[in-house]
Amino acid sequence: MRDPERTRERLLQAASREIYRSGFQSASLDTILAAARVTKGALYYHFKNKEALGYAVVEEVVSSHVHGSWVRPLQSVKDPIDALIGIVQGISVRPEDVRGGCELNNLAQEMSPLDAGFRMRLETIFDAWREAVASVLREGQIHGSVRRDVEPANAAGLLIAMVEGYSSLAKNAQDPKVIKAGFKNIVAWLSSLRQRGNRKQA
Amino acid sequence: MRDPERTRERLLQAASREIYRSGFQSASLDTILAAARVTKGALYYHFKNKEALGYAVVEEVVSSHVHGSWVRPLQSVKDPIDALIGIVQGISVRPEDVRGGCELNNLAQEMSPLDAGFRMRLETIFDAWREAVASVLREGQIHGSVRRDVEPANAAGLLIAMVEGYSSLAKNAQDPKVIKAGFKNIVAWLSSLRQRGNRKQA
DNA sequence: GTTAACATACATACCGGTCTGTATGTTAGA
DNA sequence: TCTAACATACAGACCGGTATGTATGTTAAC
Repeated sequence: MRDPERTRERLLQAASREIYRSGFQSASLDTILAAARVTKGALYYHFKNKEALGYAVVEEVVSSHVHGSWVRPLQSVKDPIDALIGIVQGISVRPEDVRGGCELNNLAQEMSPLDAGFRMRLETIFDAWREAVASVLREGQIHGSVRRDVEPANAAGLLIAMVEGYSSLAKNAQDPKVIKAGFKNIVAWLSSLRQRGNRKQA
Repeated sequence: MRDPERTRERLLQAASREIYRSGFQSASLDTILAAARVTKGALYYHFKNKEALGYAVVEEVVSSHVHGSWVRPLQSVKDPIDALIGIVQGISVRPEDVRGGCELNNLAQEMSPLDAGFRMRLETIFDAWREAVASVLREGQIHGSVRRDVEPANAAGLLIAMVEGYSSLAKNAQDPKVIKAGFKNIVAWLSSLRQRGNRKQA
């Protein structure tokens, strides 16, 4: 019957979905409770308040998504450019995902100027993301598959900016075509980072 | 004493600021009224409801900002690349502006998935922005200052995605350094669009 | 039986929106 | 030209609904 860990996890997942849809400030606790099929008592037993629930969503749900789709796949890869292109092309272009945008960016845009607690937690995720990309580029330079004149941290920042930028445009357009065209440009740019003579050309 | 146009304009400006700070959904009408130093009666005389006020902010305030900083400066320029670089370098890097982000993108991220009325009005602005950039690139191709293999609409989209992407990252980092580094990359990319042999190199 | 893990009922504040009232123009007619 | 009649441009009180958060009651597990 009772399973406090499961209850907590269901609250986190329900909160994540509701925050994704409505933003943190407009996310209704009652909606979250209905989706998780628990009541206020359960919520305020596991979390001090709405803010703490939001922080937990960032630290546990959002963070694990970024790690799962970027950080982990970049650990111990043969060709960094191939790996990055693969990840970009693997990003969902399903209409419902495109329309919702990037949950990390959504929260950052809404909350970073308003709440330092959110901002720091989100920055940790962005840092991990950028560092994972930069790290794999650095390795690529050592192994000769990535151009030496590329600054890994800088290039990683540009990649993330392009991904977030196109996600934003596609979210506003509510149209997967926008992000598909964007990914083509990103892939072309990634290919341009390849060391000449190494492997295939775009 | 009475100056309905001025009252309306003050409501629009106050609403724009409050929406910029808190987002549309969390923007409080009472806060807007206090900033504009009018009361509910005035607000609901000039606007049907909060939604109509938001629409008017998009159509009149946000739109005019984008036109003033992108569309108009791109009309009848000598060198498109120089002009675009000038605009990018002219974007404010003041901490308070960086922390607040791009008002167009802020509203798009929050409201486009939730409200078609907002979405369409914002898309009109994005379209005008992209078309202004694409148009000047096309002219540059005719006059030989822009590479012929560049697809104007596609390049314009990439430019906007990069600008918005870096604005988002800088907004989350709450740090002008992020956007300064981003602008360097954007300027370098813009320079790469120049027709070889034409004018200066980056 | 004690406590952890909830459910339920309620307190309180704030929200957008409406209502009535009023002061200030504006205009038509004698 | 004076003024009655009306339209405009607000002011400010008020309302139902919803928000988060709390206080207390109840039940499952060891």
